[in-house]
Amino acid sequence: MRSSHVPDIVVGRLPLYLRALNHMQAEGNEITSSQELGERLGISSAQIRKDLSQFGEFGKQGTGYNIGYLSDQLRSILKVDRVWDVVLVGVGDLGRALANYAGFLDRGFRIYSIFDSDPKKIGKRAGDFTIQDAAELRKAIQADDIQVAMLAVPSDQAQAAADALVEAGIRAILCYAPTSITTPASVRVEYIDPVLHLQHMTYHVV
Amino acid sequence: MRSSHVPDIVVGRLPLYLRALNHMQAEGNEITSSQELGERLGISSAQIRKDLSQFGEFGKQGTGYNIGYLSDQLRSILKVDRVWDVVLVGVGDLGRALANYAGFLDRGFRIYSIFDSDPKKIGKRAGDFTIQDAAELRKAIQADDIQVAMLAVPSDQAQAAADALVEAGIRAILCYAPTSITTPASVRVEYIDPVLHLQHMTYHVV
DNA sequence: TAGATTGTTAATCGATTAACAATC
DNA sequence: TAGATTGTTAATCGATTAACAATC
Repeated sequence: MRSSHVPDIVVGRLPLYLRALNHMQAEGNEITSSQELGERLGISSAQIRKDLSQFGEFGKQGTGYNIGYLSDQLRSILKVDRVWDVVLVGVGDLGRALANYAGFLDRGFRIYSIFDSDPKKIGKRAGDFTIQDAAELRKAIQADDIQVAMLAVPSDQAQAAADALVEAGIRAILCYAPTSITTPASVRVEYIDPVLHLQHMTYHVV
Repeated sequence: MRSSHVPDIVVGRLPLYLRALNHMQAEGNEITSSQELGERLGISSAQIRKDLSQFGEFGKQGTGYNIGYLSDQLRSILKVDRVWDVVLVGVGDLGRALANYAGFLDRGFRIYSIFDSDPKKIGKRAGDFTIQDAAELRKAIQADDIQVAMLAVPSDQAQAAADALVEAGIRAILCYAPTSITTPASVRVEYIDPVLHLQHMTYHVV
């Protein structure tokens, strides 16, 4: 395994490759090539080979890649060859949908506990979870050494909630609030805001 | 307004600028600078000025940008100075959350009607909507000339649903299914898959 | 062997940044 | 006017692609 420093844009494509490989495997295939993978994803085969070569040599000349083997390697590189426990903060409609979502577990993540600050919600159920008091966030995160959080609170509460997560030792936050939040450089944040995508697309629609 | 061809990566940042400007305006500010905007977003001021210069001259030397004016210009460029009607296909937990989401309207989008193919759901309510039969998709889209869709069906139904949308004349699809779908080049697709973000972040977490 | 596909190099292409004249 | 910030140019930086020797 090479690396040293791999460009972040390359790392960001690995989950995409992994997802496609999983689909191929589910279709019963054993072998694929950079070309086939590229066609499925709309990415050039050269780019896929170059990206993978940052981490090692996973293919065979003349043959291609063994899907199971390459999946395993990518899971290991991305550190999803284990299951990460995740806390969910904010149990509105979206938080509830996330709490019920069955697609996390087999891709390396499991919602471990869920929190809200609304007294009317605390103690109620959502999916398989009992909603806990957001004031207990720190204690819960530290007791179970949780490193990853999903943030689904309203925009005006996002920064305060993120501060609490950082304070508690969280290392990665997936933020669903449509706002930018500030964290120390050691805490990674990624964002999901559907409206950004919609607005990007309408630019192109005549 | 210049353009001719603006790099897509630049277009993709405009919604981010617009969102930040709206926050600034909500905070009661009237004027901002490329530097202030950049700090808020973690983007260099030079990049912001360069991006904006692709579309015109919106600032004043020595002063900066009028927030209201720049917002208006960006909304016009992104074509969200109007409201786009959107169809939602797939009313599971996520679809339901989207149907209830109040944050679309003031950013240029309105869910107009929602569809599912499950006979048990058709006719039932979700938020302010009555769930319609996905078999009626084409008729509904064409009758009301809808151009934008959100797709929240399971992965194994995503391609078929997308095909139906394309067939009906949809021009932009926001796909929540964790899979790549294929459409003609004239139909734009963007994806939201939270697990891709989580896996990207765990690479960096020690 | 002949055909296919990798991993890698070098060339190309595109995006970001630094710097500054223009000017409010 | 003096100070500040734009819009733009040129330089830098980084990412993608094309091409091919290696080899399965």
